[in-house]
Amino acid sequence: MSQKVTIKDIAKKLNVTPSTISRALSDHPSISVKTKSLVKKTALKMNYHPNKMASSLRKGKGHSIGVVLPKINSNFMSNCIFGIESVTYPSGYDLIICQSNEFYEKEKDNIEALLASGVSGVLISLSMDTKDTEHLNNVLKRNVPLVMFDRIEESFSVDSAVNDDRVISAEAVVHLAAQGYKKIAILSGPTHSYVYNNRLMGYLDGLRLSGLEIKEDRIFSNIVSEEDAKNLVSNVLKKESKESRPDAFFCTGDKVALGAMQAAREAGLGIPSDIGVVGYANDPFSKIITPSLTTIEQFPKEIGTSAAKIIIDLIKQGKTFSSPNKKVLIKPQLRIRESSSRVPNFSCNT
Amino acid sequence: MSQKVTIKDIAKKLNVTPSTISRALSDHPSISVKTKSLVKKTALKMNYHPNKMASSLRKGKGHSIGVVLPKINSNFMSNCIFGIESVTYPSGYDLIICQSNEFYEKEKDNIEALLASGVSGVLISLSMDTKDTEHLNNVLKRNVPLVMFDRIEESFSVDSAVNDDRVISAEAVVHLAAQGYKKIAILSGPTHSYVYNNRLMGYLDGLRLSGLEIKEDRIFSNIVSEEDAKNLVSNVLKKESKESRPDAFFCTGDKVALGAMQAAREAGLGIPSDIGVVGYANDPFSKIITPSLTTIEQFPKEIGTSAAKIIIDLIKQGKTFSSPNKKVLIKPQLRIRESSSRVPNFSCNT
DNA sequence: ATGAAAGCGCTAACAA
DNA sequence: TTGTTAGCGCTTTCAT
Repeated sequence: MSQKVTIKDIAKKLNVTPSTISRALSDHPSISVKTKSLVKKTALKMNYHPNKMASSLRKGKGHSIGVVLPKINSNFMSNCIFGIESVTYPSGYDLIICQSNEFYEKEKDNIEALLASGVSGVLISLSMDTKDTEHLNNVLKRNVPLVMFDRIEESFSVDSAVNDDRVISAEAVVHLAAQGYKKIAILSGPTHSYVYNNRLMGYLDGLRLSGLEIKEDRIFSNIVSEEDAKNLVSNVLKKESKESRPDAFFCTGDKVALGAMQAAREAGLGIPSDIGVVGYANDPFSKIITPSLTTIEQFPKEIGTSAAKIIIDLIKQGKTFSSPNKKVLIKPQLRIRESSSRVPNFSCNT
Repeated sequence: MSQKVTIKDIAKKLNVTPSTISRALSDHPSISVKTKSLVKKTALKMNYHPNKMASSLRKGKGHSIGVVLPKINSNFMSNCIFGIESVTYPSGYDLIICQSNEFYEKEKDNIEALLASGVSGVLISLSMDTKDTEHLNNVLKRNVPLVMFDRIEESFSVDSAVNDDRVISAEAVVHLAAQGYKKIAILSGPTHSYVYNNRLMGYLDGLRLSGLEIKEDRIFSNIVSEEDAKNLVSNVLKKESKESRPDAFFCTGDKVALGAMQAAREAGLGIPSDIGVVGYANDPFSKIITPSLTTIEQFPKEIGTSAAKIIIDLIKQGKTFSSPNKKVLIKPQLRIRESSSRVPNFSCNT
């Protein structure tokens, strides 16, 4: 019923041409200050609202940025989006959010849909089963900037923003070693994942740094849930002798750590006295449980803002990626709590 | 570099007019089956991708649905979006997400931006300081369907999807009463909020149903954080005599419940023996802590899907709201756990 | 069953 | 400093 007011209407009213109105509204330098203010005032009075569809079509590119991610409903991802929005909104971009649900095909569809909608840029965190990067190439081919965040593919050369998982994982392991744990095991996720791979590398770094032995049979992969962890740790503690079995578990997720703790307790072992446990993510519950869980706090908002800033820059510069590629590493922090602290006077920074 | 392929190019290649291509691609009835399949095949071969900006402009309306909400980074909200997406994606709509950050002004801006982008519909959960509904009216004026979810304004007549907070709150209070608690207090949020108001009403209902006395000084509002709760409960337990003080706290948030529990414990009182506690939200930690927390599980995904379904219907019908208004109530569930169970043989459904 | 032509609202060369 | 003009790619009435 409304939105009949176009640039033409204002032009008619002021006896000038539409071009003048268009220019005045977008602060074109060659329009007199007087005209500008008159036009703007009139536009306001007439309740004019620019039609973005028209300008998008004309300019060949919209005013929105697309985000493709596996699942929005996680603490980590929703905070990434929060960060992204805090940057894109002030820059005048709409955010179009798509979920791949961890499916390559949907991810591909999402990207096509975004391109068809004329997004000015694409932010992506890859699905678990993304095998190739052809769809990502399509983005670049259309001359649309692409930035990866969190779940990235290193072989694909674009800018990115990620956790510095490796360094902090090493730090966590070194911490465990400093507490006197000598047979530290890792409970990690899927081996082909960039994220979990890095955590594993950090684990190995940490062992080396601490002069501890690396043993294949202390590396457990594909442990994703509390259940997985509980079963596995339970078995490990049962099967192995007191001498050979792990005395600490570096877990790449807090839920996983929780499962490990339960298994240890059920095996009659004390935490942190007999078994040390470190988690990952600083889930709200980690601080609350007994014993409180040492864990790694990530900064998803910062990952989001970093990725968003990069893409806004790229859009401004009209480039699809930086050369050399930019890779922003956001360093997580170790939150030392009870589950790994058996040396008295440990520092407990929340 | 790509996306040069338009409807015109296909037309040229096949020696027909653009109109034919357009019609063929959109399955217009008056195009021969043969032509259709030929056109589609060619389009595919030429790697044609429709330009949504153009069709949006032409049709005066886009292919996206706008969502305005206070903050995306909560478990509740991100799951609402998850639900929304699961409905809008199959229907072919993009999702444009905006955060109001609890500011009325930003909410207003968000809506304007969405309308300018030509969204086909708007889903909104109101900000805390939304005072009037003029901006909502603008949506309807432009003939764009509007559906509210979770944080709604009852005086504004459009369709909505919300938690059935009142009924479940009553149920929770009745449960406490059944466990022998007689002086049940409520720790609620801002009084002017639709959501908290409903929980308060349910609380009163519950007391009435149980034949318990309603006492003003057992109703505490504006308790939002763990901190708030801890301080308040601590004071209450200190100040009042054993006879007059509350023996149970119905908390309208799990974090709040946590604070209450801590205060009780610090006052040397047992949970659930001396003090019963019920939370709200079924936060992951509620099941893990000791004693485990009785709480109310909400179904944000269902709220999202319900709201989305309504708006898709409205778009199809070309209406901005149903008359009479549709109001979908999603019933939460009481998760009875240790913090409120002092009668033996209580049922513990997770 | 297909073609011709106009136009959605805005922008941007090119002119003046 | 402002006007003229053309057109982004698609849809859709009206004609054939």
